[in-house]
Amino acid sequence: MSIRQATRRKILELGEDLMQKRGFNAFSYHHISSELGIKNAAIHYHFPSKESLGRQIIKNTHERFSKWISHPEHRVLPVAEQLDWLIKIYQYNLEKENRVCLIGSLATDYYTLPLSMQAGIRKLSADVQNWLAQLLEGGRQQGVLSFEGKSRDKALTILTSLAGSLQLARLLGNEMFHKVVEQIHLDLKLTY
Amino acid sequence: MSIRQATRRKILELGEDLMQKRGFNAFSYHHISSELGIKNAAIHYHFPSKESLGRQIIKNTHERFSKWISHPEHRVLPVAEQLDWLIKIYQYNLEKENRVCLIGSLATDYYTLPLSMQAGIRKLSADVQNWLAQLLEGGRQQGVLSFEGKSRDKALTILTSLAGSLQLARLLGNEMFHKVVEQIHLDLKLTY
DNA sequence: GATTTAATTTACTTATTAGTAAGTATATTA
DNA sequence: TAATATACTTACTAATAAGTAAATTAAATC
Repeated sequence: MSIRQATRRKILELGEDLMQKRGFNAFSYHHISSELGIKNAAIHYHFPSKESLGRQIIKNTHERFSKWISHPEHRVLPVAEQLDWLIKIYQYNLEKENRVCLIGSLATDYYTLPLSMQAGIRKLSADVQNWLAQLLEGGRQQGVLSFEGKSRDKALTILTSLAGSLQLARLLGNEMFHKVVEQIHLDLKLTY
Repeated sequence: MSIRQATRRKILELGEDLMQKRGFNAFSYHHISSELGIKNAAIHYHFPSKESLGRQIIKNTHERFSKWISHPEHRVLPVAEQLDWLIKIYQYNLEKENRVCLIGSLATDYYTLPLSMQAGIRKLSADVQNWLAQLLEGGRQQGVLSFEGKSRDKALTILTSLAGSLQLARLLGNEMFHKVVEQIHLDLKLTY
């Protein structure tokens, strides 16, 4: 693989960061090129259109998620630890200079996005939702957590809360994220 | 008042709508002027800068909220109905072609916003948070609802969930909003 | 070492953006 | 009805955006 594609990887990393910090419409190729010390046209070589860059960023995030949840080591972890893993992703974004999650960022931009990006982010959010619903259902059956209602609805409530708290943390301070996480735990009566 | 300021009001209405549908960076004066059948410069007459327009939209939303929560008729309503009123605001946005809430929209745009708008949206979100925390605390003391933990943390969990669900509803369908609302009610063990 | 492929720069284009200055029409008021 | 604000339009500017074509450099392969 050598040095080739190194710029491509840097573009993707920075693009992801910019999307989660500023949103898809509020970053330009110039943000990336100036940071990396290259020219705009170099980015167009790797990603002919901004849409293609956005698509790939969504794809990468989706693949990271899919690989992880299907990983043998991960699947045997206790429910509480799998939930913690999900929360750690959000916490990682919080600590990376208050990124919001990719889904939340693209959801507010949604109607301004190219159709291929809309489809990509829809698929990702559906997968996350399904995974968490299954995890909660399993946990309830095992008796390590408890909640009222359908596991799918509870999953949605938690996911929206996590996404929303990354956003509100920008306005109200980062401590509130941890309080929301604590509250989610309380609401689940989680036992470790 | 006559016909004067009618255009100004229409600009503010449309601006608010665009901010909640597309975000602050993804709408231009052209979106407004073409829709209203006027010229861009007419908007600049009423709002010299986009920042001044954005500021006023936040201010209006804040004033609507403040007026309502301090209204004598509203303050004597049962806790459950006051909570319903809050949820109805979100539902109204959902039904208005999937607007997201102003706070959520501006939170994802936050680092790209003029400082005056950042300050405005911070104040608004703090006020909403404080109001809901007090409402929940009162409700718990009255025994019409119950939850674990601090009322402030529970308020944050609910607010983030509502904001997040307007966003996720764009990706996963509007039914999920109602499910999240149902789940919030279940989690509060609310009695009417 | 020559050739081919990959990666990048230079130099553009076209479109859109917020914003301005000067002039014109429409009300309102003295 | 003349004077005066108010509410615009016309006609710009300057900046920034994404994207392209052609030339150039760097790297890998034959």
